[in-house]
Amino acid sequence: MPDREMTAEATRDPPAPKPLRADAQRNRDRLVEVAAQAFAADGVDASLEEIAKRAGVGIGTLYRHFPTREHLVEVVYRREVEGLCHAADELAREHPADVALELWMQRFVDYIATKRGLATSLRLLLTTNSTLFSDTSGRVSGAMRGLIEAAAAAGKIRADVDASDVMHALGGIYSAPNTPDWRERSGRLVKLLMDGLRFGAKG
Amino acid sequence: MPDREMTAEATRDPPAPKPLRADAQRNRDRLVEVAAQAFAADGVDASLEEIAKRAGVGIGTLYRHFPTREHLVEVVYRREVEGLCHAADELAREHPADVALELWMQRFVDYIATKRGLATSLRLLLTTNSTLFSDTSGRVSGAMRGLIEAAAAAGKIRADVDASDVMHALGGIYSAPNTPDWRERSGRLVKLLMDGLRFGAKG
DNA sequence: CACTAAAGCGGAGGTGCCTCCGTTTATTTA
DNA sequence: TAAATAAACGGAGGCACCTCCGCTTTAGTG
Repeated sequence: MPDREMTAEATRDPPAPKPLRADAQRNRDRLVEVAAQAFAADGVDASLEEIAKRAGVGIGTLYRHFPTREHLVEVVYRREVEGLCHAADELAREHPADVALELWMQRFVDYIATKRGLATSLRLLLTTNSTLFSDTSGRVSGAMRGLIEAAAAAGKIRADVDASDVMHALGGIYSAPNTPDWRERSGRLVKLLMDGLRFGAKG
Repeated sequence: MPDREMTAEATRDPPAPKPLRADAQRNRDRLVEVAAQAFAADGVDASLEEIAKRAGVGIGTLYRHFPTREHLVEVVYRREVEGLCHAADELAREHPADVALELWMQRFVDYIATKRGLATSLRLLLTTNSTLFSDTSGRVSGAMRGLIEAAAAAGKIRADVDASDVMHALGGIYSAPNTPDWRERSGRLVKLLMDGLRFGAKG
């Protein structure tokens, strides 16, 4: 029994995610792009018709690609997590390890900032769809672990620290009350963390 | 400094829940009544306009009394919990203590049955509004504790059992997968529990 | 009672959701 | 390149949400 023949791209193996037609793919991408902006600006309740319009497609097209609002939110969310993780690699390439770590944590704060408004809806989504939760939180903590290990290996931060501890500390940011100065506080927390991490580097 | 004077009813002390006008109270009651049926029949997504219509009021009236769907759901939910607890007293008056306990547990199953469909929305509501959760779960377990203690005191069930253990056992019903035979299974579970409780009564 | 202020009523109307299906377009085949 | 066909498009239409405000009813007062 020969392997299923595959033309060029179809690399995934589950059933057969069959490639989209070119125009469909284009529209889908635009929709996700526009939706990301809209959700960031107006929250998860942003008007879907508005999103479709701004993406230059009919409402029907939006619904064909994303049968429910949750589907769309999920895809946007995954994309953003992906971006966050990608940034980790990029920063690691362009900066000294400790700086990369610090910059990434700052970016993490930005990311959380846009999510706080959506807290309730997102929480529902993340408890309902536990795969989504485990996928994304795994990706994020993996990215951070990479940065920390690199910084430790380069002697820029102390070596006796565990990534999950730092993750936990950042977790505090998410659950902090959203006072108007939340943003500054979080920035300071990151700096504080970095000081702690740098202290005693290389003995 | 004299106590705040209070006329007849105003027994609560927070601010001043000022009594509703007679017609308003009537409409409000009807709305809750009708909403309870509608939610039971069609789930929490039942049409509010339909509810208003069936209650014989305009949609504006519904929204004045319950500014969001959640408000209405919450009130209905509280009312049902209240009914469940009230039933405990009533059953205790009309039946031998062990029979009262069994009947009440059966009724509890009925109650859960109507809630299972709404699981996700209710879960959101109960996590968002934690007061609601603690209020109601306290009331329910209190009612059960009363029945159990009475039955134990009457020598109808063993005396060495803790109400919270039984509550916990019933909790299993809620989280059980909803197969088509869920209802029967739950009924059997209650019977089983009762057998266990009766065994060894009065030594 | 008659009168009045405050409380309450209700539904028209503007908006968003989502489905359905006739039309358009990309891709394949000849 | 042209025809055939499967895939995708898009927006009209029907329904529900929720707000707003002019009209009605109640509960006091003389």
